[in-house]
Amino acid sequence: MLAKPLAAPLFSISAVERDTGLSKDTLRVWERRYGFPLPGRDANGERVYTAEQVEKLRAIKKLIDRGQRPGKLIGLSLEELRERSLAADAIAVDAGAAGESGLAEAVELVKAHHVDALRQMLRQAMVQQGLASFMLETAAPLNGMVGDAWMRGDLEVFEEHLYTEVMQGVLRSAIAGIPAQGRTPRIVLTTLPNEQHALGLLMAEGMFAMEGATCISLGTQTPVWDIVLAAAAQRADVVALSVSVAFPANVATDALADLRAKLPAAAELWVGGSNPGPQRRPVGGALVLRKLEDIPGAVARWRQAHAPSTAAAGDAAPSLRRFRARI
Amino acid sequence: MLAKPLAAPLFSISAVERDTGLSKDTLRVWERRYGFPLPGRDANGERVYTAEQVEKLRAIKKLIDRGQRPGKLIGLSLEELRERSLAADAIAVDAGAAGESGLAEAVELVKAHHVDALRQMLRQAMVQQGLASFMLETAAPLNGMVGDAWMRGDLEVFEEHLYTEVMQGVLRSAIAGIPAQGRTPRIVLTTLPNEQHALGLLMAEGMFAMEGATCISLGTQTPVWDIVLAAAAQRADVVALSVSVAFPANVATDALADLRAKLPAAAELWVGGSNPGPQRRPVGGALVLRKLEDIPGAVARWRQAHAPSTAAAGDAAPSLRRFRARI
DNA sequence: CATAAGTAATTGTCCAGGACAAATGGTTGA
DNA sequence: TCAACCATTTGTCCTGGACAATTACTTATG
Repeated sequence: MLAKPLAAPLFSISAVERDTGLSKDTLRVWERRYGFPLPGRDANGERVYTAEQVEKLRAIKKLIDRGQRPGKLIGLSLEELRERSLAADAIAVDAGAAGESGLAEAVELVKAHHVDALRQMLRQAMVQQGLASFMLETAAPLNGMVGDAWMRGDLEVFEEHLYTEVMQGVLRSAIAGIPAQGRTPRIVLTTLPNEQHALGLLMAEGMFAMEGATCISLGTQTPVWDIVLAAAAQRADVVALSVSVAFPANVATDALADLRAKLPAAAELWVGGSNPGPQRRPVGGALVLRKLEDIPGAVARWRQAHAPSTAAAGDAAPSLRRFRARI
Repeated sequence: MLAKPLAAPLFSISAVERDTGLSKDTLRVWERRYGFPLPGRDANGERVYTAEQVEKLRAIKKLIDRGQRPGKLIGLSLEELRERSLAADAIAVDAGAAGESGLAEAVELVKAHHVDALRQMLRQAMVQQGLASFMLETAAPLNGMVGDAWMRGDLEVFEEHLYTEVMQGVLRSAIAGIPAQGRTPRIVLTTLPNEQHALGLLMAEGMFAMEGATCISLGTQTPVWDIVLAAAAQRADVVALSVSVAFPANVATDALADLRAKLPAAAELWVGGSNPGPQRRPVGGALVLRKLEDIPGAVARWRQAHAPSTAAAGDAAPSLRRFRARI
């Protein structure tokens, strides 16, 4: 349609919506109310955002997701926003400092684009630590560090892609090596539509597989209705969703409530990932797994509750009730 | 937000957007133009859709995704819409009869949701045939059949997801097993933004790896600008893109021209996949690889043209000129 | 002094209805 | 058979108003 004249990438309003998680309506109303962002217009009178604007919007969104308010943030410069981010990250930074175990080195490899070295390092770490602690102590924190670095603008998009691809390869081949035990629960795994982050899902699959559960992964981005169909077709005991920070929290909450309502009552809904939505306001009837470490316990609990000797199929054992706050 | 009165489940416009994949704007404009759906209004004057309306919308959307047009569909009843779905399936049976090589059987496994059986069958086929012919004779045609079946509505979205996930696992572990030879050309692989089809990309990666080329995959959906950055950072000799049928042809053509203009002249641009755009109107300066089978030849040609003894770095050898129609 | 209740400001989503470009379908001429 | 043209269809974007849900602040009360 239009050949871009040069290296200044511009964004349409829908591109910005996709990149920031802020709805078109919100973007327009901010412009009206706060005077930011003030995009240019193309020949057709449609909004055209610059990369800087998008970056600032992303920084603002990140802080909003942590509970701060738009009105107070919009006036700040990108630097001031980053400061606030870092202040809020204080805890995360601590964790980063604690990671003396070569994690920082791995991030450096990403920045230096040493793909092979990174892959080798990760494989080696996995062999040394075993899959379980590799995921818990290496993959999960590394994901967090890479995600933070990307948020901070420390990493280019393609560098994050490189990392994701390498880590995905390492995790997938590891998971493929876990012997299928075919035990219950049967777990259908996926992410919500527009949620592209596959690594959280893969790690969850790995954890479940190590517990001997039967995993059926649908990959990323399954429409709610198809999750329901898949759960029925696979006679799933559990539907497990991974929801990343990047995903709009309120959309997640709504979609989860919707999904819960459509799933058969006998199927449980487990939600993992770093998204603040489900963590702050748990959806009724969904079990929130804050960390990968919670997975073995959840599986054990499920098995205890569904032990063939004690409970008949269909009614949840009392011990589980605590974890399912009905609306 | 709103507690549902159990008897008649009603849907807000955002719930319908989630469930059907039709945007709020589209829902409103259909109402204005076609008089369907005509939702009720709540106390606040906001649209309230019934479950029947949502179901019909979903049926319509499914047919639209297969290429039918809204205007022709909206007048039909739910039963008539279902008929059309089934009518399209009739052809599917024919096509199924053609595949004698066990491929039809694989598709049946997908429809029956026998994930484990499918995985086992694919792995076995790969061991028997070897990676090369597995990809050419099994994976590639199977992809086509699954894609066709999905287009026809023969497969649900989640069934296509299941297939993709299983095949991806099989291919990835196979590719991981190819010893890295580290030879030239260095190839950066990815897909364009909004192009989610990962299987074509993986198969291309496998083919390249078997030729001993150095593959750096960015995964799917890399923005054009980041492809350029990645190519520079990796000192790529070739950028290889996979563009599926599902991808809008003209968008592909534009994006490719854009990419070609931004890439350094020394880097070649190779385009594969089943998309008709590049095949019909080749982008200047891009080499179109119609089939996976073309890959070994392309690599061989590149090596011949860049043989260290004959040509200095930077200028393409004459034998290559034929494949690069400059604008 | 703390807590509850009420008021004010903030903020996201929805609405109407106009406009327009991209995509599609059909027609004509080479 | 193919290319070029015109008409129609269709999704997205626009403006600017409205309102309910949330959050922050103030005041009355134990």
